[in-house]
Amino acid sequence: MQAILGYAAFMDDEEARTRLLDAAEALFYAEGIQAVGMDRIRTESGVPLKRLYKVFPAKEALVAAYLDRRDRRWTASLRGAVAEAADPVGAVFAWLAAWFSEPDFRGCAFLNAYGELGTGPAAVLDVVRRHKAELQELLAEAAGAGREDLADQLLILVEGATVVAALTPGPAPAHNAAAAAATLMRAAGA
Amino acid sequence: MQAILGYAAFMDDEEARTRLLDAAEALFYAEGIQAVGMDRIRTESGVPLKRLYKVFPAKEALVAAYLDRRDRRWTASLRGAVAEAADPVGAVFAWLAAWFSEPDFRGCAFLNAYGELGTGPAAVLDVVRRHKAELQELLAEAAGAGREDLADQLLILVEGATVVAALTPGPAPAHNAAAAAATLMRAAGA
DNA sequence: TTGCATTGAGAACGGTCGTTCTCTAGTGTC
DNA sequence: GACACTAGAGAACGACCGTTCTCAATGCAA
Repeated sequence: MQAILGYAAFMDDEEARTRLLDAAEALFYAEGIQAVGMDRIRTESGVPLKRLYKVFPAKEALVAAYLDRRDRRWTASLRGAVAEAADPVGAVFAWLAAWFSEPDFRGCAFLNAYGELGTGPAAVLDVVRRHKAELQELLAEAAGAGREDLADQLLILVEGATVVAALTPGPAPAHNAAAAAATLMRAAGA
Repeated sequence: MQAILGYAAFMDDEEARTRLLDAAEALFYAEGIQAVGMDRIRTESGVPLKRLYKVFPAKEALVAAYLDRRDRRWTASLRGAVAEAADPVGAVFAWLAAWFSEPDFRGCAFLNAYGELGTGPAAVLDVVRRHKAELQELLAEAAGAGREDLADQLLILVEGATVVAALTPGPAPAHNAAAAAATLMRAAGA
């Protein structure tokens, strides 16, 4: 914040961007993208409409930025939890259990966006695909080299647990998936 | 069709209902619920707007009826495939592989609806929960009595395979999930 | 034939949403 | 101090959507 710039001292474009993404993420994730209008985001963020459209020229850009930022944070958090673990695969499901237990958990934001905007803007679908590709790569590393089939199965377990948890909140699906993953790894000789 | 009733000879309420549900299912599943307006359904079905609102008093009723009919058909088809199989669990994933290979496959209609309308009309959420409960019950029967944990894991595999297939079409996720299921069943002593 | 109810076709209404415009007020520069 | 510039606040616009209404045409009953 550069106090010399007058108005911008109270809120420059960078802070406006952060506030807008914070509001967008909270509202879009909780209520869906189409259900939240730009006025809601304006009210919730405190950013004037004019600046909103200066930072994000259209709603589609805001949606793409929301998914992009969430993807980076989500993946970095999971990757951090896995990196420092002795049992990487177990760490994935422990991380999932904690995620599913968050009070405002509402499933995978990217799958929700896909279900809502599947045939819509290509930029959104791109972020969804990228998110899943990153998850797949992370699981391939956790499974160990030369275990592509196991990694594919782990991906199915992670996605399945997330979907089940979305409808029946709580960590139980993560625990069930963790047990399944342990069995599969044992069978794979890992 | 009772030809005596004049106009109704060409299309009575029952036929209108069928046509509307056919159009609604094709459009809602392919493009999303909010993305399809009532005028599209009117055009695609050939049912006049007045009769549309006579049969379904509001869009919400049409959406609920669409999900309800799809649930009945989907569950009956899967149940039929499982009932006549020597290996019920294997039959589930074989059925999934065929489903994933359909050219217009776009993931689970109920999860898509949930992601889109999660906080919306309660009637929709009810159908989604009912659909998943039926699937859970079917898998519990396939897993065999006294294997609740295995059934929970199978549910995760089915949901996970469906989600992965939605983003990367083709039967591969079903085959991967089938292999995982076989491993889990072997480990469970089934 | 003469009303009467019902239908189809589509215009119209009220509301919402994404986006732009207007107007006012404050800021920096000469 | 005059002036170009920018920002904020919110009204306004145009499009769309779910729903209702109008009106002429039709079938049926007496």
